[in-house]
Amino acid sequence: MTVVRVAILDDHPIVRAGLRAALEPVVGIEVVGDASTVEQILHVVDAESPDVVLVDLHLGGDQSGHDAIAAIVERSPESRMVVVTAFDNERDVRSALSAGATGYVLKDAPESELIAAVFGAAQGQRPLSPLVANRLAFSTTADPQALTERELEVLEAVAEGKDNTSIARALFISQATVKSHLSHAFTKLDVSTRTGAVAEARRRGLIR
Amino acid sequence: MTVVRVAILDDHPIVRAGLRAALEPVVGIEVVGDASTVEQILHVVDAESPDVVLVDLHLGGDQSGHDAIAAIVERSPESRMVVVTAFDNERDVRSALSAGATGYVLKDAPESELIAAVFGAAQGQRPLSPLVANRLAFSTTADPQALTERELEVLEAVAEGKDNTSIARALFISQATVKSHLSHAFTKLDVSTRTGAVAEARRRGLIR
DNA sequence: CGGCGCCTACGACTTTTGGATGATTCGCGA
DNA sequence: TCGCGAATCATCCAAAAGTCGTAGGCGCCG
Repeated sequence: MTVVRVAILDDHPIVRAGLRAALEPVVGIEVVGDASTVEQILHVVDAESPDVVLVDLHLGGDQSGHDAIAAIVERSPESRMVVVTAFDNERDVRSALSAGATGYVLKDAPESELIAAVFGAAQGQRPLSPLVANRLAFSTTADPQALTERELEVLEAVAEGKDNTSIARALFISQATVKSHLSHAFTKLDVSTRTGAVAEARRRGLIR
Repeated sequence: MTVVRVAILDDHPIVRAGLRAALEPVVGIEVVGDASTVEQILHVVDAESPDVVLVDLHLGGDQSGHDAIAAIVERSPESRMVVVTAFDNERDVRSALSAGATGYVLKDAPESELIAAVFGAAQGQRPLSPLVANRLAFSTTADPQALTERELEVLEAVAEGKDNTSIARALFISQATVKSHLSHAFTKLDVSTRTGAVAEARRRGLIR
């Protein structure tokens, strides 16, 4: 039986240590390297060609795990990526998976789940934390409540503190249209104010 | 030389493993227990009377590290608390310190800093991550732009999407007062709308 | 003691939002 | 081709938000 070679990308030394500590004692898993930046992980990937790369989506600074996933896919398409992150908003999950990640495990999951995910990913499965899988299953059925692209654009502008007039200017539409989009978004999000919409959208991970 | 007995409170198994992995090999440190909930950590504290308790401020569910700190202070005043958390907004730091924490270490700090913090706390020092200490030093110099406690409270409610009326009810004050606090906050943050204030406060790390 | 800053509160006024409704255009899929 | 959802815009009305000035009570500090 082959050993699964794992690399770790996370900006928190303590979390890296935790992942190592969880995986290294496991027979059949070998941690071949870790990194705290996208740069570093690419070197590791180049040097080690790991079977599985654990990726934290929320790296420090302005780096994003998404970038890392995309970059790794390009360099080493045979490496499987498993996202290991603290939060589980739908936007992150979807974009990570579509960027090429094969699995998604929450940091508050038990270690056994992590280990299972590593083996699963190495075998070509798509291990998802139950919570994540659940919500994903619910929403893949063409959620009629999904916000349209335009509604999201407007909402993002609202989240930046813009008023309807400046949003209208920024998007080259009239205030009436801005209000129209917002009203629709309110209905879908089941709120009645712009700040409420921002809070709810943020909770759902629709906007950052 | 006495051994420093350490307990760990964090809802993420992987982070707990990381903290253990970082501390256990250190001569002079003994990890006597860990916990993922406030309940559990209190049992550990009762049973072990650790010298130092590492506390994550952002526990899962509705639990807060602040509660844990307050509860531990009450049960075991001789235990030193060190906050170990990922994000470092000023509010969290201040309230944690005033609740009784003696130190504050960021999760993206190197392990050496964590170890130093444990020993420091055990010896009665107040170990703070450089970043944290820095901002704290800056802001203690009576920043005239600093939001007052009340203004922050109102702003946080706004960030949750509440309108002035429900904020007034929640804080047992009148809408007029809510508006007053918000107006002051707007001036200090140099914005003119509530959503703008939330965005700006979030940028500055004043609210989560 | 005497400010000074914070929290509280009111009222009147202006601006911004949100709701209801309706209409037009466009593209996409049954 | 017909219909539907998305995007666009308009109007009117009601409600919420924001501005400004004013002011009392309170605690802290020199």
